[in-house]
Amino acid sequence: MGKINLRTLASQLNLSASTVSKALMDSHEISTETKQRVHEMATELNYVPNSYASSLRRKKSTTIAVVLPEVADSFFSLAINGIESVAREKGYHVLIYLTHESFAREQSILKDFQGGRVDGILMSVSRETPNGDHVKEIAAQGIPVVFFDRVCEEMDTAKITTDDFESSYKATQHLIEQGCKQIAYLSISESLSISNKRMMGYREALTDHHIRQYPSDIVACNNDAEQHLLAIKKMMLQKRRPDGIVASVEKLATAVYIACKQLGILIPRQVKVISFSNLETAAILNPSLTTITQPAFDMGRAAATLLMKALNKPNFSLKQESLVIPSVITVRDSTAQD
Amino acid sequence: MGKINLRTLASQLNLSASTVSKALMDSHEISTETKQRVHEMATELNYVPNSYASSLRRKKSTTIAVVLPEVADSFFSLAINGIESVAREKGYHVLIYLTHESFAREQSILKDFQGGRVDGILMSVSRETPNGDHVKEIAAQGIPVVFFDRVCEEMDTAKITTDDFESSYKATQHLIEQGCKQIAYLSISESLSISNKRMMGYREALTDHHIRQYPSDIVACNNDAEQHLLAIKKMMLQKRRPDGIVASVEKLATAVYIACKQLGILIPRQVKVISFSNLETAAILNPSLTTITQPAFDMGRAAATLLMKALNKPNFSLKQESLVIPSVITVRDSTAQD
DNA sequence: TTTATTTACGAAACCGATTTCGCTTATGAC
DNA sequence: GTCATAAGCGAAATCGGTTTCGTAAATAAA
Repeated sequence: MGKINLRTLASQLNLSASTVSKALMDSHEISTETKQRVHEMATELNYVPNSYASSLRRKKSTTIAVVLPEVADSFFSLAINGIESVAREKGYHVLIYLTHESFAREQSILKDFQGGRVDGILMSVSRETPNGDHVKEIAAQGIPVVFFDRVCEEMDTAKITTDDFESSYKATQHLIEQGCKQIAYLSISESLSISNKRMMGYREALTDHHIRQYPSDIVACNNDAEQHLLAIKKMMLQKRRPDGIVASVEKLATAVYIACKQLGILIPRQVKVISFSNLETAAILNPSLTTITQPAFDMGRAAATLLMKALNKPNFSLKQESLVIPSVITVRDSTAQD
Repeated sequence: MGKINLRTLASQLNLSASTVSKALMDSHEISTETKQRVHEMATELNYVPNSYASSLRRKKSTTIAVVLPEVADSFFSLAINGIESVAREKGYHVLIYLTHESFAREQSILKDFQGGRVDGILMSVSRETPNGDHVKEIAAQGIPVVFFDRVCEEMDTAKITTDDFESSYKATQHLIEQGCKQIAYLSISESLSISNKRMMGYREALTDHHIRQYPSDIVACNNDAEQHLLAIKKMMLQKRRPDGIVASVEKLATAVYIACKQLGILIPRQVKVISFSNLETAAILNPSLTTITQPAFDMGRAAATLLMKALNKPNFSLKQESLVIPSVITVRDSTAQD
C-alpha cells in the first residue's frame, strides 16, 4: 500500500509517468480532464511524492536550516516560533541544529550543508565563533544565509538584529537614573558582536554620565552555568560591590538572582538589576525583573521572510537587507528606588 | 568549485565512480592504497556527497522528525536538547515540526512523512488530537514512532512518559498535608492522556483523604493564554474559592501567579500552588514555586535512543519498550504553611 | 599445470520525480 | 487544400550516489 510511486500511479491511469508528473504540477501541457483524473487517483491511492527524488532532480529541497546555540532560552525558542510560522506558510521544512556554543560543531554542521541538504540557512553564531570563514564557504556555494541576533559582522548578507547598543545604553541610563553609582556589565563573550555592542552602549552611557569605569565591573561569563554563578558571586563579594547590574542575556539575570539569594543580598535595595530577557516569568519573579525585551518572534519572522525572498526571487540580493528591530524596556521592581 | 560530485572526483583519480563510492564507504572491496588516494583527493577537492542522491538510493535519510506542540516551553525545549544530543551522536539530522496544538496541522505534517522524508518520528501529540489514526497510517509504512510525554495510548509502540498519576497524587497529597481543604486542578485537555492521568492522580488523592470533590474544581484550560487567565480569574472569584491548586503544566502556573497578582490574592497564604514545571526560574519566583519537575532532558534522550535502536537494529521491536521516568517534587514557598 | 578462489576494480542498473524533446492529432490561417 | 501552429501526451535523459554483477589479474589449492 505505502509503496506506490509516480510510475505505479501512472500505470493505474494508463498514462506515462511524465504526464502524471506534469498533471500534478498543474502544467499547461495537460488537459483539464486528465488533471482531474490524475488527482482523483492520486488521492485514492494515497500517493505522496518522494521528497528526495524530487529534491535531487530539482536541486532544491524546500528545507531550511536553523543553526543556533541552544533552544532552552526564551529568545531562541520564540525566534524559532517566528521562523517556523513563516516556513510553514511557505511550505518549507525546518532543520534545527544546536551548536551548544561550540565553534567546532558549528563548523561541522555548516560543512554538511555543502551536500545540498538545505536551500538556505538562518543562523545565530556561537559564543566561540571567531570569524565567518566557515559561513562564507557555504555562502560561496550560492546558499543564502541570514543572520539573526548573533551576527557575523564581516559577512555581507542580511542581518536581523535588535538595537543592541541603544537599548543597552538606555538600560544603563535607567540604572543611573535610579541612583546607581557603580554598575557592572555581565558579558557572555569577547567575540560576539551583540555582547560587544551591548557593552559599548553600557560604556557610553557611563561616560556620558561621568561615571568612572573599572575593569572589574565587566565580568566575563563565557562558560557554563556553574561558572557564571561563581563569577557573579565573586563579583558580589568584592570590596567594590556593584549597586547596579546590566545582564547581557537572560540566563545571567537568573544567575544574579540566585547568587543574591544565596548571599542574602537584596534586589533592588542593595543592587538593581536589568537584563536582556524574554522570560515569560519576568513579571512574577521576586522581585519582578526589569527587562530589555527583544522582539524575538518578530526577529525570527523577519529573518525567515527575508530568506524566503532570497530563495524565491531569482535576483534578490540579501546584501542590503539588514534590519534592526528595536527592543522595549519594561521597568519593574528590580530597578526600583527605595 | 562547489560543484564537484562523485563522478568528477572519480575522473580526477582515473577511477570509476563506483570505486570511489566504495572507497569512501570503506568497502573491503577496495585496496588500502586506493582508499588513501580517494580520501586525500576528496578532502583536497572539498567533496561533500549529495545527501538527497544518497537518501534516494538507500531509502534512508539519517533524518528524524520531532513533532510537538510548541517549543517555547521549558519541558519541550529541554526534551529537544536531549533528543538532539543523541541524534548528533549517531549522525542523525533533526527536523522540527510544531503543531501549535492543532490536530489538522499534525495530520498534514504526518502525511508529508509518507514521502520518505524521515526515517523515524518522535512525537508528543497536540492537545486536540482525538485518536492515533494518522500516526498509525505512517507507522504502517514501516516508519518507527516513539512518543514522549503526550502519548497515544492506543498505539502499540514505545512511549516515554513520567509517572503522571503518581506524581500528581503526591502533589495533591502534599497540598492536603499543607492544610488545603479545597483543591482545584487545572487541566489542559480533555483528550490528552497526561492531562487525564494527572487528573486521576489528583482525584484519587482527594478520595483517599476523604475530601469532597466538586466539578467546578476542575478547570479546563484548553485555549490560548488569555482564555487561561480568564478561566483562572473566574475560578478565583467564585464563592467557593480553592485554597490549593494543582497546575498540570508550567504555563498554567505562571497564569495562576499573574491572576493572583492582579486579584491581590496571596500565595501561599490564601492559595497554595504546585505545578508540573521545568521552569528554571521556579526558585526565584515570588513566591518560589513548588514544582513537579519532569525529567525532560532524560525523556528526550530516552526517546531518541529507542528510536535509534529501532532504526539500526533490524529486528528490534518498539512494542515492549515503553519507559516511565519518575518526576521529582521540589517543595518551595508556594505551598508553605503559615 | 590446471582449477578454484580471492582481490580489485569498472560498467551499468537503480532509486523516483522532473524535464527536455519529439511526435501525433486537431485547429487555424491564407 | 496546403502549411503553420497549438494542444496533449510519451520516451528517454537526468539528478548523483549506491549496488549488483561481471571481469581481469593474482594467488591458492589440487
